[in-house]
Amino acid sequence: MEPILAKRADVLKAIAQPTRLKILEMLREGERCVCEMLPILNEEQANISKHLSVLRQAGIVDFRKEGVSSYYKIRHREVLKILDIVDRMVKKEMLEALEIAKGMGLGSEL
Amino acid sequence: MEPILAKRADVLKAIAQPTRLKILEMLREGERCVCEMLPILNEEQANISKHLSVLRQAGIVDFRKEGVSSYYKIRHREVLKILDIVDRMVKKEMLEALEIAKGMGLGSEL
DNA sequence: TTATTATATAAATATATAGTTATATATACA
DNA sequence: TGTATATATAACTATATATTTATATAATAA
Repeated sequence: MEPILAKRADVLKAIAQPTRLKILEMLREGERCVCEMLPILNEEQANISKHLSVLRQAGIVDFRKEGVSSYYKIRHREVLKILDIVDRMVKKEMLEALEIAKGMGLGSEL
Repeated sequence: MEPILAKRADVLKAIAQPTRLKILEMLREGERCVCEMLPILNEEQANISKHLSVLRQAGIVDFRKEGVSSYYKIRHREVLKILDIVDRMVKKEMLEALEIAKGMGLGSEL
């Protein structure tokens, strides 16, 4: 197996998880403190910390410490383009499913 | 968790695997028969079949049967844009790692 | 110095995914 | 009809990932 395929898979795997997608969306507008993410994500602190470490290890985010706080930001902004594309794909799929449902005479129920 | 986040994660998870990435690259130029993929991928037939079913279930590929053969093709071409972006990201990372190595005086050994 | 706060890490468990082997199905062909 | 071929599915095992609970670390505040 070409090693570059494995690397590509690793990057994709790192973002292919709902909580991590949400974290990346939060980082869209720039750097954020973990302390800001925690209340919004409402999951165990340890769990978020591990998700952040997955993103770090995959080279998707950078972070720095300031005092007792950690600040994360997106390293390669291209990753946001991926999120946009996936979003469009999913919405297109959902629309198609809706059209099919309508075609089956379920229009009035939707 | 917003259900759309889960759907996005599902699409990404479906492509985040080396063999499946390779399959998608093979489908880049158009429809392909499973019989063409098998010799190139050289993995267990059952394994490939399962990878194809993962791609199908995620709505990434379409397939049709013709006689005893199955033909797969990419459903939403946007997925290829994702592959391109990831490829660029990985290559950029590799270049950066190379620059760092050079900066450490390892230039002559590379 | 002790206590508090923010975050990370470790260990244990639960769950999901991948790979292997065996088998099923469905078409084509003798 | 029986046999061969292409592909899919099932059952099992191995491995990876996610979640939870407990603990460590390091900075600040009292």
